[in-house]
Amino acid sequence: MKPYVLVIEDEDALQTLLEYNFEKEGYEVGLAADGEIGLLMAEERTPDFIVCDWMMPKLSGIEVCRRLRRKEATRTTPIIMLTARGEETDKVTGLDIGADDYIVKPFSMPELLARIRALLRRSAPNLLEDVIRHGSLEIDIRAVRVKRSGTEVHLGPTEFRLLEHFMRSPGRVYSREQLLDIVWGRDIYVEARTVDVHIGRLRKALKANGDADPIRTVRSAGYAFEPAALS
Amino acid sequence: MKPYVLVIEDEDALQTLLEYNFEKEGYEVGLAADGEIGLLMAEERTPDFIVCDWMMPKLSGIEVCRRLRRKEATRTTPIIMLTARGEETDKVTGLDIGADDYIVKPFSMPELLARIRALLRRSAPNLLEDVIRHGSLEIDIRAVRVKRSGTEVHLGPTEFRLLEHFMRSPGRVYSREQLLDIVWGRDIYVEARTVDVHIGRLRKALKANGDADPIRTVRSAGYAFEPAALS
DNA sequence: ATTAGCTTTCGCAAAACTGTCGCAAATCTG
DNA sequence: CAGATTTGCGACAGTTTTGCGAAAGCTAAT
Repeated sequence: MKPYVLVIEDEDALQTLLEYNFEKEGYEVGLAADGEIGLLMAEERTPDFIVCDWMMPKLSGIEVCRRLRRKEATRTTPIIMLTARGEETDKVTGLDIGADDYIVKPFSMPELLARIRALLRRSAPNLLEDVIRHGSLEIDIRAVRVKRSGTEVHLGPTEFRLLEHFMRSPGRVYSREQLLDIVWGRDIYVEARTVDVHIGRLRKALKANGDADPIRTVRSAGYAFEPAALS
Repeated sequence: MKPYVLVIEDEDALQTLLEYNFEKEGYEVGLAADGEIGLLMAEERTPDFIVCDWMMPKLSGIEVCRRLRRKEATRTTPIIMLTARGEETDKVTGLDIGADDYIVKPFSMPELLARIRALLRRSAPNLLEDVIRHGSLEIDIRAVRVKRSGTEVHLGPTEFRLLEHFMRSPGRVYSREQLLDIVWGRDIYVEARTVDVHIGRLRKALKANGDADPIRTVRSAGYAFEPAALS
């Protein structure tokens, strides 16, 4: 379930920039070249949030905002306004109208993305991905997916939980017994050496494309996940 | 995984001081000059703990605290308040509001750092590293790693425990018998001279890059770890 | 009931580590 | 200074611990 973003922006270059960055962030993007198209698109499929330019031909950002707020479906959808420097005085108006945040052009993409995350966390926390990244490895807890160097890797349930645990506490060494407790669950009777087999499978899966092995064996102590080994 | 600290402090000098010391302690530091910025930053990236001044322009520390507690992400984040002498009476209020600890200005940096460690130990123990350093030598107990002059050194299990013991009680001389007791375990039957061999191996590993030998032989008495020898 | 997808256990070979020896070098002792 | 101790060190045989392929078990869905 990727969040669906509606971008209402008439300037071509900016549109492309936003599209590129949003997709990289993991959002699904809808593009509208002006306010009218934007409203139509918002009606067809309710966005999870909207990024809208302030100054636009036909309908101004204010007006778009006002109309979006009038419709039931988009009454509470977070809206971020893009304003040019100098229009800052309109800030109050913008927020009054019902925009949730605004950002002044030229803006830094990381900042915009951060503000959007903040808004989403509030309005639709379950849409936000829950991923842990270390170098070329990333694991999405909610989606139950693992990627190595961009390509998806398939893991069995046990390997997945094993990796999740490792990535949550990188560097530290865990004994087979501890891993059994944590990953398999307490009071479960399984041979300690079984852990080896799963470590082996996890390694094999993660090394599939020729990447480095992120798991370190510590003789007579256990295993550890090495984030440093991942560039 | 460094802990991320958010410092909310309007006074420039103090801000710099805190930043310097926190970074030295191994934290990642975010600086906010007032409460509003602080709240925004806390939203963008949830800190592992927060240090917040009591008296500040715009939002007071109390108010910042209250608002942080209202947001899901920071509901349980440890907060330490910095108060000036004389405001101590407000202590109760502060802790009521939801601060976890407070410290009176002027404070001693070691004490502040110690309190923070205590809070972190409680709230996010897996973020705290567990390393012992002496000069160019460092041993990480939990990760089971040893570094000399920055480069990793590999030790066998016995050598590792031997070094751990030495680094925990530097300077002191231990007889072979004591070392057997401590490192090998009581009631184990091993030739005393075996200790020599492991000391030898440990030395060899630690001297690999041409560094000085940190272990001193005390004829007819035993061995000692010499932190002084490490610059 | 059968199959597909995981888990668990087993067993062996490879790799890593340990404990002893023996001798040479270093250090004491008288 | 010579003899007695004590330590450093290379070698090696014996153990432990791991990696890995394969077989046997489970379980939930077809």
